[in-house]
Amino acid sequence: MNALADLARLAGVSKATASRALSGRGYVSERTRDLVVDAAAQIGYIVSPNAASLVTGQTKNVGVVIPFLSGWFFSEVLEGTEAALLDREYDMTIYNLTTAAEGRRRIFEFFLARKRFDAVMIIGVEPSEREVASLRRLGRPLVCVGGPVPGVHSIAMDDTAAARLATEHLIALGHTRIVHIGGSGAEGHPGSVHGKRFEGYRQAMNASGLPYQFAPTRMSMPGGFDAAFGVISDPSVRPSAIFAACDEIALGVIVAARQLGIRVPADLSVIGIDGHEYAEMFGLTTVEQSPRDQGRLAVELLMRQLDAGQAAPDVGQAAPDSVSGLTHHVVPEPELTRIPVSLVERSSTGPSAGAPPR
Amino acid sequence: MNALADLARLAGVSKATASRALSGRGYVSERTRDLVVDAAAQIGYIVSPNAASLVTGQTKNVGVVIPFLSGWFFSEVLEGTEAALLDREYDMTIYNLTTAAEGRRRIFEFFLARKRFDAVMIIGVEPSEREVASLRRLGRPLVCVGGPVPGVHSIAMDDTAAARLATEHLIALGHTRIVHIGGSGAEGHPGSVHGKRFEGYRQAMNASGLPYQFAPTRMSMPGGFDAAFGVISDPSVRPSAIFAACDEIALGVIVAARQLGIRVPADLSVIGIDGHEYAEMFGLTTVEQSPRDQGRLAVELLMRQLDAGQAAPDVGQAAPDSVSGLTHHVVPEPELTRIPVSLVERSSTGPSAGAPPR
DNA sequence: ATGAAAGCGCTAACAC
DNA sequence: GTGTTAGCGCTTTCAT
Repeated sequence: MNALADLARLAGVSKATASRALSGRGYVSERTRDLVVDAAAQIGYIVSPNAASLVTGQTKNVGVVIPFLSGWFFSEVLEGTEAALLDREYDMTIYNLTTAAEGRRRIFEFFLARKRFDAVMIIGVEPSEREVASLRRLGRPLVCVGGPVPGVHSIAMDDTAAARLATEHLIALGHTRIVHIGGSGAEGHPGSVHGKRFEGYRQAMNASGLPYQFAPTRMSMPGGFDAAFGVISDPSVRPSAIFAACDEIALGVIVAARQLGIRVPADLSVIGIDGHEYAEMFGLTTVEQSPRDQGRLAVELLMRQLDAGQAAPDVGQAAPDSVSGLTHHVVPEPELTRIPVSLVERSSTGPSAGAPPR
Repeated sequence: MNALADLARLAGVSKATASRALSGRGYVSERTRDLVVDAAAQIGYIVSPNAASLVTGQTKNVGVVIPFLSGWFFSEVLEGTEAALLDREYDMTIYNLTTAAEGRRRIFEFFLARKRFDAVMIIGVEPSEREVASLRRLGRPLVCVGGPVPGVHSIAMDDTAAARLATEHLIALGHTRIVHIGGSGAEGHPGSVHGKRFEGYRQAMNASGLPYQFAPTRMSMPGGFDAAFGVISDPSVRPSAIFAACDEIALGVIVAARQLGIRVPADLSVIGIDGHEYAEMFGLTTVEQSPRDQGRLAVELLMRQLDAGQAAPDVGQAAPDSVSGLTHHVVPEPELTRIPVSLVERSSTGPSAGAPPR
């Protein structure tokens, strides 16, 4: 009747044995397994993931919630995630949060609620409390990249520290007029990535007794480009350095500067954050975090939770650290994994390094 | 026992009725439906997509095969696709082709073979014949964006024509020394996107009796940046115009030019292809195609095939055009939908338009 | 080490 | 219009 039955008949065994031979769980003699595997190859048998999921409850799929599909940071995290997932034979299904509140609600309350995955990863999402609750209610391992999100196992760089690092670097270089070009609303939104980067900048400026100045824009190349004109076109008030909230903004600023005949870094120092591969190629000084590795690491953490048979950590039920794997339902305290950051200084002139191709 | 049974009991109906009330198929009195829907809301019932898929054979999911997650064109197509899919309550699972041949094979022969989707979309993929065959064997509707791929329903711009259009524009402007910076291997790879763009350039140059010159690089901003130095740094042999194979290359070229003190477009005209939103913001002249709309359109076509209960068109079995929907297994000839292109000329100086923010 | 049988949670005939 | 029944294609006790 069904494919497995055909396969079993061809191999001369029962469906149960055929299933065991292919899935690898349960005892099957080596000889029998070979028989089944050969037969499967012969007729091109492939298990129905649906039927298998129905009985095992495992989907071999992870859901990824992300606010943008474009954007350097996001696409690199996604690439790292996808590669790591494929290595483990997992599918990746993407839920792209729209800016529309209604669409966003639908993702959390309809799409995610269907639970077509064994685990969930949220990237660069700032979920509301209600959203965190609904994520938790899924009862699936959950990891957040680009957080931290309270109560959720997160992996992220310390945005404030990174911004401080970048700003201090410029100060150490002797700059005193340093403007920050960052994400709109950074001042009033201390929990967001751009809010924290603004805060780190402010802290460093304050610590040195320097006045700070913020220019808001979109977190993108054109954003940096547009904003730069307002900041650097007037020579009489031009800063000597700019701290951009991300590499994309930084590059936009550099393009604008060059267009205005301002030499970088001779007349204007620019520093970004993210460590995107493009930053390296354009000789942009930046604070590095590796998006691709963060995706890989996130998958690693998800898989660990999956292997341990754990669901998402449930606040208030956390077990003491000392408890090993033997207790029932040992749920780890939501952990925060910090991505190490390092400042990478580059010449910011000429192509990457050495002679350009051809 | 199972959730549906609980729901049915609570609503005081049978499982079958509850199922009908929620899925909308089959007759249910209005009153009963309300009863069931209320009960469902009360206990937070959500159907198990797995169980439903097992019996209906529908997954409400489409698989997307794509070579890059980064890249302007790709992420925009993906965004359009995802949005259109969500509108229809479909999930989107991504299969990111790696450059490694082994990984690529695994996608086609393992991941896709699992058929965890109702339809497949390939974006910017140049499948081998073997791969096309395996896609077809899936027996699912199939659409290709960025083709055309022989025998597959494709939607794409005419790359050769677009390149000709761009080149002719430069020629009409009076340029005679026009260099093409495009994807490596374009000369020997006439079927690929960059191969066709090179070809269109060559045709236009030939038609005007102008010599053509090609500089290969990566299809990315840093690619354009690096290659530009080899092409424009020597003033004695500098071309007066550059036709870049994509907007990303074009922007890289512009950055390099500005760094070398070459004014764009005064000293050097640059034109790209793709019509990315960034191109507009940077004032880049380009040949427009709308990646986001292509994603949306592709979903539209997939859904049409799904609604018609058709599988992927099977070459050699195509039915005559005149046959309406009544015959068995009417399979349409693989069709090619051409995306209209239009050249958008921009000043290429200053920010987008008007004053920059703040 | 293998087979028989009982479901996983739902939908689709079919009878009423 | 609604309930009953029979599976969808697998995995997994439980015997053997």
